[in-house]
Amino acid sequence: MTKPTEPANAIQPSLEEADAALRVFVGYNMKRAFHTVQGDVTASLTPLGLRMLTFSALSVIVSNAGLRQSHLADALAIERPNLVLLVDELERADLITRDRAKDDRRAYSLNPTEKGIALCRRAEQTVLDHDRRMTRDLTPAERSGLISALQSIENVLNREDRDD
Amino acid sequence: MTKPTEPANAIQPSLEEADAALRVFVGYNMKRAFHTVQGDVTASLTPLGLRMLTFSALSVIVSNAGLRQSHLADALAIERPNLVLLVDELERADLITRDRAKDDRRAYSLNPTEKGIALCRRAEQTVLDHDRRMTRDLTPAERSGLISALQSIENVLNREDRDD
DNA sequence: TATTGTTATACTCTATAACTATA
DNA sequence: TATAGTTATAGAGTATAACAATA
Repeated sequence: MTKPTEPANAIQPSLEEADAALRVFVGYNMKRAFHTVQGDVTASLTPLGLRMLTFSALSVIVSNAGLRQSHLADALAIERPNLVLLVDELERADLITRDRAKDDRRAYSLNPTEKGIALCRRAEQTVLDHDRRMTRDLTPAERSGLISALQSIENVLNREDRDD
Repeated sequence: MTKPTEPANAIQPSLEEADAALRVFVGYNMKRAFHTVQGDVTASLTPLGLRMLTFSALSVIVSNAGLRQSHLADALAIERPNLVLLVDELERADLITRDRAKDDRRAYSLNPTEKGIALCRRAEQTVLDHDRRMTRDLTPAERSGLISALQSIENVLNREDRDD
């Protein structure tokens, strides 16, 4: 029964189901769904000159005016060096300003411009619309269950990592 | 009320909640959860010499012996060029063989070796264990609800993209 | 002409190490 | 010494365009 060491020219199962064995894993389904979502959200945001990551950064700055780059990095769970070009990009687009913190001349205080706030509102609407479309086959309960399940997984793994 | 154009040295909200505005979006929660999961699964697979992507490819080949590279690309939803080095890697590790298809000398038939099959079984167990751990705060119903919600989103977006 | 696999190339996101200027 | 931001660099994962061999 177990002799597939030799080349086989097997009957191809339906190509749409060739990954059936992987579909039992939550992680694989997350990867597939996220990949699709990211591409789609990025396409929605392109007309606004944003990507998923720049939108996220802008949104956090708008909601937390005055925060420092290192705080932004913590909020987005990315490393500080990766923020430099990202913040440069937002600054160059006049969406935020980088102001020296009064109490600590090493640090920057990140603040949205009027233009940044306006664009953020539009982008939030765009992403919200997209979110609604992509979850349109889900009931409200299923949608909120999805969010809390994702957060549960994130929390369980972060707790595990911290306890190492 | 809307005058945050000037630098603010705002009171920092709890840093853990600085992304609260983004948490309402399914896509953002997917991104955060997936990023954590991918890092964690990769760490689990490293002792076996695999990553999430190489595991996925190996698993599809084991479950569909004889399939072609282009079919593998379709199954994993990645572009053909990106498979070349991936398949090279699996071949070099003696996990699969690349055999010329008898009926089409342009194509390769991908087949797992005994070693590849054995490693795949071990890796599947590893990923399954990881999946169970990370969903341990979910009920079975919540876990299967999560999987079907992710698939629903993937399907909705793919349907939309096809109808463009 | 169309398709299979390939090469070359590039872009996005992420990570680590080491530097600078402050503290 | 330690911290904030930076530079340099590297490694995954993905994408497109163009090519050779074959259909």
